[in-house]
Amino acid sequence: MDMEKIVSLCKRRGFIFPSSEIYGGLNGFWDYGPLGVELKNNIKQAWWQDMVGNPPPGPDGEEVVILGVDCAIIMNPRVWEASGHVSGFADPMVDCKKCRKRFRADKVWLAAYLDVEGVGEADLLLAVEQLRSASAPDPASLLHRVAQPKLVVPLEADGRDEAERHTLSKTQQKAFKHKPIRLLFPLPQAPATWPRKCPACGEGDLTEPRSFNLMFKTFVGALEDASAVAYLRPETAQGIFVNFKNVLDSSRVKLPFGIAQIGKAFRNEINPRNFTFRSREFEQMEIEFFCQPADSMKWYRYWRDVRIEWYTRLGIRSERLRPREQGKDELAHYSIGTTDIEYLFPFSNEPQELEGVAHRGCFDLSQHQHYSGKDLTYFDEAAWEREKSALGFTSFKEWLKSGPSKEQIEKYQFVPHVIEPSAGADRFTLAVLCEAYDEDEIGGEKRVVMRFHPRLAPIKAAVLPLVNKDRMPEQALALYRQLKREFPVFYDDSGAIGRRYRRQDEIGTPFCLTIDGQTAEDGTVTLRNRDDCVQVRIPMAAASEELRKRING
RNA sequence: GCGGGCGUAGCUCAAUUGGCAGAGCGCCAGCCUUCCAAGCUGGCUGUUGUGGGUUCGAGUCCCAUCGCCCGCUCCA
Repeated sequence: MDMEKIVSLCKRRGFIFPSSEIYGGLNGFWDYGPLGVELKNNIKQAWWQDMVGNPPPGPDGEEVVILGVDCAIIMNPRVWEASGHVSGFADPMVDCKKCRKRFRADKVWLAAYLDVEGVGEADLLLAVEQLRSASAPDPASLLHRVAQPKLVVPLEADGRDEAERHTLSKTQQKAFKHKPIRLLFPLPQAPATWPRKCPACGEGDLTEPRSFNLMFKTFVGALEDASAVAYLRPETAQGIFVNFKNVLDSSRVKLPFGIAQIGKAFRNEINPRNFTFRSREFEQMEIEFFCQPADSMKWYRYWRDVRIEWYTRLGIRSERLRPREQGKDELAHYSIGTTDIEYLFPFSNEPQELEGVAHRGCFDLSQHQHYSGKDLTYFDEAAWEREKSALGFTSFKEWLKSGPSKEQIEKYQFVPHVIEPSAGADRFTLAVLCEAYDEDEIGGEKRVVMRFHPRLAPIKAAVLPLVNKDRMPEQALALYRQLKREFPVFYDDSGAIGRRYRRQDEIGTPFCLTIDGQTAEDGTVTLRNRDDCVQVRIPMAAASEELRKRING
């Protein structure tokens, strides 16, 4: 089975089209057609129903509470400073191919130029100063500092005299530690002058420097200047984190609980490829599950298992679905554990990520607490009520005055830990399309059939008069009009019955209801099953109940 | 981002050396048709991705651009 057949079917039958196709399309953007939007909506609804409305019982059999939000795509740009999307990715970066660590390209270059170990700011500054005193080529021309405006103190023009500058105090050095250094000239292009060795592991090759700021920029308001810059969100997660306090204060929830969101996100990918798999505009289905730090590993395993089970239940064959626990060297620096749920797509020999279930610790809320200055801690009233008498206090505030240790306080007041199951709606839609595609033979004729799970199928049933006479179309239309109040159904009276069945097979309609000569005699119709073409007779009056049973059961 | 290949009807593809843009499938209408792409009749489908250039004449040759595919690269 190859990808081209799926792309072709998607176009031919109206699942997915290239975006703005009559103008030649646009790389990395796709439109969902009439059947595609039904399929993707069914996927999003199934996720919302199964994760928000009715999540499986928790690790100890308890109810799991998930609340939904729908946040703005454009947020205050400082959100992206806190999340690390701006600061961490504004500058050209290089990666170590071996240990996978990432460095600021200018720092690596400078460290190599100055022949110092490591890429810490203090190391670099010290080396620069030493170079100056050794009257090497003026290193001040190499450097200046660009930090927050008030901290800009260019080395070559900071108004201090030489002597002072040569003897940076410990505090000054410490102050420099978190200020970025940037080269005044462009990065060297020739690979010969580029340091190829990783400063961390000392072995791996480094990639070419590349910009990692993949956020789409726009301007808020009429003025297109720097103060008006805003970004299309590159992930939906931050909208949840910045609303943590709002949800907590408005919803009478207690830890643990989750906040869910389905929404668009945008990344200006360098190289979109593989149909809709890596698009520049895509939709995420995310939960941020907040819990007590002590329980976090329990919930991490819970969500990993719940999410894998969900895919399986919706018809993804287990041998193509591959959960993969990330190795320690792959993890983001803040993550305690991450499981990628991967699917073996036809376009690759390697399974590709559908979803990441990440244990993010307290990283995100701590970052926002730091950048916003707002308290995002949680007070565990139940724990305090349980243990306060043993501590000999009634008031938490009074107890704080008695000088408990940080560890003790954090038993009752802490930044929650977060488990993040983050799924790609478009990626799963693509996986469902790949999984469903099948070719078999019926009576010696080749058949293309999309074996969607009935719950996901864009159209649940077709209503067909066997022939266009003997009042069959009238009876069929009556049934169609009754069923369409409850299900997406399709009426078709054009062409031979076999052809009509095949049309429905190709768009994955799980059931066909056919009105024939017997219908007028005893009020029964035939119900044909898509997957095996087996037909049974059912009373026409029972059709809607039968469909309901087969779709949900 | 780099290298290679490819863009012709809704889909799959033809079109001799640069010389009338075609076929199958599909789709639509009608006839026929009592269960798995049957048959008959008729019909629709194109600024050959887009924009330039060469030529008496360009789907075909040249340039640019957009898109798709493959391999590297990469994917917070």
